Amino acid sequence: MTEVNERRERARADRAAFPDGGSLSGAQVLDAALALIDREGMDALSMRKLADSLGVYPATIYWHVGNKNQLIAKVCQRVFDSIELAEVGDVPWTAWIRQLATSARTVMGRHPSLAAGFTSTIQVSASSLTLADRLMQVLEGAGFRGERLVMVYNTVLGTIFGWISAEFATELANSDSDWTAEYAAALNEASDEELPAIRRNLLLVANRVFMLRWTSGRTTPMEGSFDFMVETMIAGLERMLERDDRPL
Amino acid sequence: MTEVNERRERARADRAAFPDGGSLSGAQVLDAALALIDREGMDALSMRKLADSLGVYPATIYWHVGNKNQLIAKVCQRVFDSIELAEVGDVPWTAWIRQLATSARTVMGRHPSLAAGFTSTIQVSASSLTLADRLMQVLEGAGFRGERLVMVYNTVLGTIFGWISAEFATELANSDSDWTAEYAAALNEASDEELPAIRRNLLLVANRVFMLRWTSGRTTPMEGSFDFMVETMIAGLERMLERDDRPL
DNA sequence: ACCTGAACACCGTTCAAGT
DNA sequence: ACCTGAACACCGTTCAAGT
Repeated sequence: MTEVNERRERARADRAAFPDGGSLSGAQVLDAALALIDREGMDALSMRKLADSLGVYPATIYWHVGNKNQLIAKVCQRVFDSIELAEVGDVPWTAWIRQLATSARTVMGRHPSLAAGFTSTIQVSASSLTLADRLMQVLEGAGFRGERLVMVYNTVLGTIFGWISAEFATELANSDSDWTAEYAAALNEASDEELPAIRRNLLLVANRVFMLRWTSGRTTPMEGSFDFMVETMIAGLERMLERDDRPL
Repeated sequence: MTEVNERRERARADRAAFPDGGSLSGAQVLDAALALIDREGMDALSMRKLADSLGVYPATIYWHVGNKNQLIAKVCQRVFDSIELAEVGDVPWTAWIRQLATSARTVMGRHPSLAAGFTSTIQVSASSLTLADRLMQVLEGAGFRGERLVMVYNTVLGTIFGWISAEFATELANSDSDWTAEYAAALNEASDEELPAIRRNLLLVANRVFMLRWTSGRTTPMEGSFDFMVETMIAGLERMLERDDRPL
């Protein structure tokens, strides 16, 4: 308890060194929250710890950012804003989507704890509306219209952001001790009769594919598969476009 | 407080009517947890509420299922187990994947609150290993081998499960009152210069596409787009297979 | 084996009061 | 406008003790 007070005092001193002489800004709160999330994970984020790290009482956080849900939404926003889009018209639609995909994954990969729940947290904002509009422009440019445009748009965003959140998700059960050992054991017990394909490809897939890995994308990225997925989706869309060209 | 005791008493009475005379089984705990999640949402799940709903003290839950993370993992497992796979070899690989996709979405759609965080929670189990193995068999049968097999496998699972969790995710900010109004306002303020594509397609996309909807997949499903996404992925994989057939 | 009863440390949120 | 200090209701988890 005095320990907490000491930490608070130190943080307060740091804060006093700021240009404006110690008054907290909303941006500082968001930065501190993101730092805390990156350092200790999403589950460890609490309003009280965050307040402590800023040398301030919990209620102060509420004054700046509203409640915890809003705090998280704003942090996600901040990260989301740094996704870089190509100018519409500068590149072919396929290249534009590739750029969106790789930038989104790079940005979210810097904050894996956030990425896991990211899809739940997308909030309306200038930059999310901008992304939506640009993507729609690009897809219109490619020739998609009406109901088809809706489906293609959803396909692009759903696969890209859905994948990213799946890749960086942590396994809950991981919090337990010998989870890894248990997993490896289960995999090795895979018999030729029951799990022949896993057995055949064990070295190839162990800890490298969904449902057969015991570390998340944080420690074992799946960049190759992600890129392949994006290429597959684009190839699929091209084929859809060809089919669409024919008279129905 | 007496209110809680009353509820506990009633639940205990219900429990006493069970075949074995009132002793709690692990399965009963999981069923009650899933019911609570479906009824009040993931955030409302607490060990104490769950205990109350079973007419039991919190510590009893710990005896049956370990801690909260393990509880959630087991509940996910239970839902996951009801995904139905086609027999390998009974249908072409494309149909097999289609079946996996629609069954997975149907099953998860029955428990949207769970679906949102589902990717974080997949645990090793008999049925998840089985799914992994069958999918690998199917993809081998289609002609994918080695590193290519890894990427295709990840593409299939990453897009299907990633999408589903994105579709059924709730918007956090939704907990606030006039979120919808705010959103609609932001969309209507979309000017022709800043957001031309959204403006052009407003009626088409409003509340129907990712990042431009204010209700989640629970109330506004995106089945059409999901099916299209699956077809796109399959078409893309077919093209990848053709490319692969040519000498590199 | 299964459950009680109570405790511990922690949490989100609110609110009057200070400056 | 910005922050303190304290309070309220709730939470996950543990543990000795009961049967």
